[in-house]
Amino acid sequence: MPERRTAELHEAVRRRLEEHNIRYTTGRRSVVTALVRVDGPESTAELHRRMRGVPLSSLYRSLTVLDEAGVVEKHHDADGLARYELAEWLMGHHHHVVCVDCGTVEDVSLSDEDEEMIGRLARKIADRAGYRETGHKIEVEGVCPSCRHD
Amino acid sequence: MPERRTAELHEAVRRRLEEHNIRYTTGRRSVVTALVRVDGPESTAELHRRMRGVPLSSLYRSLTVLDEAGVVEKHHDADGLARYELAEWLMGHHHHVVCVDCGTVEDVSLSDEDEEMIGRLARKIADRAGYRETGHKIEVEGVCPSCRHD
DNA sequence: CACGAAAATGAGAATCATTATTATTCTAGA
DNA sequence: TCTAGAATAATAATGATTCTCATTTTCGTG
Repeated sequence: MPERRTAELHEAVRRRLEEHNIRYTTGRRSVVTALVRVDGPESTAELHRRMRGVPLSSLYRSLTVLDEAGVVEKHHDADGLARYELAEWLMGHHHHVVCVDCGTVEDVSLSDEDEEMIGRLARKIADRAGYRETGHKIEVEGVCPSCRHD
Repeated sequence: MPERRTAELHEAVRRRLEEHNIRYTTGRRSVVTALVRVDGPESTAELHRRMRGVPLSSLYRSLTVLDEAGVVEKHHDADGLARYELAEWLMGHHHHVVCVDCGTVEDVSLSDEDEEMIGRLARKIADRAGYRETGHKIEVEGVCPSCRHD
């Protein structure tokens, strides 16, 4: 991740938090920094491991604040544990591949045509149930390169 | 849900459990019965409410056993709480619409052509990350009929 | 620069869904 | 009927997440 991009990203986050009257403190900044480095939703346990010295309670609170401000998005893995990633407006629209073996999640982007196709299908699914669609994603399960041995 | 179909379903479950040397007891049967009635993954809390008199610990154990035998599938909602539904080989392949407001989940089926299209996209996503695909689903978010007031 | 108010932090306690334990009850087969 | 193994129910334990509150930091203002 280029440094210039990272700086711009922090600036964008700062502005976003400003709109919500929330301070962009060093603690919150370090959470965002940790999330920039990974290429998929990361568990709180792993984030805590990476951020030595940060109390778990503070990490949780920072993530909650950032989630409410729309800076990060909260997901849950197969065990129901929380996983966080930077929001789509920061990282771009993408989908997830989940390894059924080790549980890691990776981001994948598709072409505009493929995205359009998924969008149409998602809208069709929503319509069929009488819902007004607000978002969608494809969750793909598979065996990751380091777990497959065929 | 026609009674004949329900009887066939119970019979199919019984055979499945038999293969795993697991008894199809009345407790487990009542869990399956409760799951037949709903049209989407149901929370354990709601299932427990519907099955008056069944201890929570027994419900959890039954769900675990049925999950291990492949009779039910476990999901997690936006809060990370467990939700269960009958497995795809019993209910057919389908997708979920989640109400962003009240959290209810509903099943939706698509045409064979649309499913094929999703399958192709899912495989493309898996390939791009070097994964061997084992499954996929579209998660659609929206506002359900009873929550929308436009 | 100093002050005061509001916000943020850290340490630990509390919560709550889920899982483990264990004693009791049930079931299938001899 | 008797017995061994399976299933159940009640309860305790676990563990991720949230809450509390005392302390610290930040920001605006004089």
